[in-house]
Amino acid sequence: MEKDSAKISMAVIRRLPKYHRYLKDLLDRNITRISSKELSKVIGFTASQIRQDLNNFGGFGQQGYGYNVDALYDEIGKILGLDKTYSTIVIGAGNLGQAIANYTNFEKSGFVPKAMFDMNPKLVGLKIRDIEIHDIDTVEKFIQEHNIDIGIICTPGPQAQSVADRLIKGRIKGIWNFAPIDLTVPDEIVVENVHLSESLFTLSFLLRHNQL
Amino acid sequence: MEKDSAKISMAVIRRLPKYHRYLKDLLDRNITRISSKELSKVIGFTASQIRQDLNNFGGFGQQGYGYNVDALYDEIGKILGLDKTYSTIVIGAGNLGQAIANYTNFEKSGFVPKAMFDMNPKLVGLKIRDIEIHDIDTVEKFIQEHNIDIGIICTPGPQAQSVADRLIKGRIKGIWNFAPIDLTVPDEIVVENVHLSESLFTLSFLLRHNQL
DNA sequence: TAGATTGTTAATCGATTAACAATC
DNA sequence: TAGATTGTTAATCGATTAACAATC
Repeated sequence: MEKDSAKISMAVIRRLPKYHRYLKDLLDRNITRISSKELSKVIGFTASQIRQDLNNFGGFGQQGYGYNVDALYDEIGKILGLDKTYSTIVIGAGNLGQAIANYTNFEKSGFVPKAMFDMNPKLVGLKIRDIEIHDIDTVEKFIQEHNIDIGIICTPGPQAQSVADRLIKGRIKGIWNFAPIDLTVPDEIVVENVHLSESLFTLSFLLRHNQL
Repeated sequence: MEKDSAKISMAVIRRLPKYHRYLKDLLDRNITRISSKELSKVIGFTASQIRQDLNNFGGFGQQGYGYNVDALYDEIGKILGLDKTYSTIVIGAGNLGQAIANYTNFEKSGFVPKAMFDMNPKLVGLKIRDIEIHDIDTVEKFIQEHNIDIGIICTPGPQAQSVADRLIKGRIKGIWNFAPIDLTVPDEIVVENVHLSESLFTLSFLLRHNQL
């Protein structure tokens, strides 16, 4: 069904979660079919772009009819890998790490936090929900023994690269990085950054250059 | 000095914080000058792109010499509006809201949290650091009386639009939105989204389509 | 069948990269 | 001055939009 995914551009990939979210909304409103033109109105992409995007992955529509919302939602979920579950760990048990570990919506989507890690001995042994905070020195072993897929780095910048190195030693598959640095990792490790200050500074730029 | 900012593309704008961050690193390493070619090596953009980007805002370099790191860092800081301070409020005093309010790095960059707001009466009156949690019903008044620039929405999705409406009534200038929806706002209001699940789903896609 | 709407090719637009004259 | 490197124009590349034949 799916064409060679190596050719899918990041621009397309980053739109997929938005399709997924809006299709869920439509489902919740009991809308069972939608044309690219109607979808364009709610999601804000052009109808042409919507058809182009979807056709990277297969012909999900039907001429004269449009798309079946339920089926398309499922397909995009599969494309995003949301039909699988992932084991995650959170490194850095400060405010942000705790917030992420507590955010049950991720778990509902299949991203299950198995443990947290911190270097602060005062935090080790504590639990956030059911999730225990372990000593950072045990992280490589934990990843291997529990087959962890994703490491979520919530440490300050200066620790982040050495944490990433440990995760990689433990054979992590992907890293969700909240630390304000660009990690150096081998090609086979996937990194997705959430650079909060870059986002805030962008807002600052737009405020300053908006009207005046 | 600055050319018409209306023409600056979002692609360029989103690279500016990264220049700012890397120039800070260089400064900290006591590097006083750098060519676009050297900067290209550390930051990962092409030298050509670096020169193009910077020349959107002015000729900061010098032929045969390169760029003065200190001066360029300052210039980009100004372009980003980081020479000013901003008053912020956080709406939604859950884990994420508290984490954001607690994150002192933003304050160091000039984004000063003045208050938090929540609809839960049990939270109203509590303090995070020095920041008091107020009743959400008082938010419009607070914005006007304290001249708040930025509202940071950390509520669940379903409340986010009505919170945004209140912020706009209070004459907020910009919104940093962590709720998983796309807000509807008037043209003059700047919105910057941090859609965490979109980021996580992107990571999921990349994991699934990586090797295999 | 006639109307609607897709899938897909072609045209356009915008962003990135290359090249080089200007100049420090 | 000679060498280095910018600022900027031109060329290329990629992404978006438009158009339309295919077809449900």
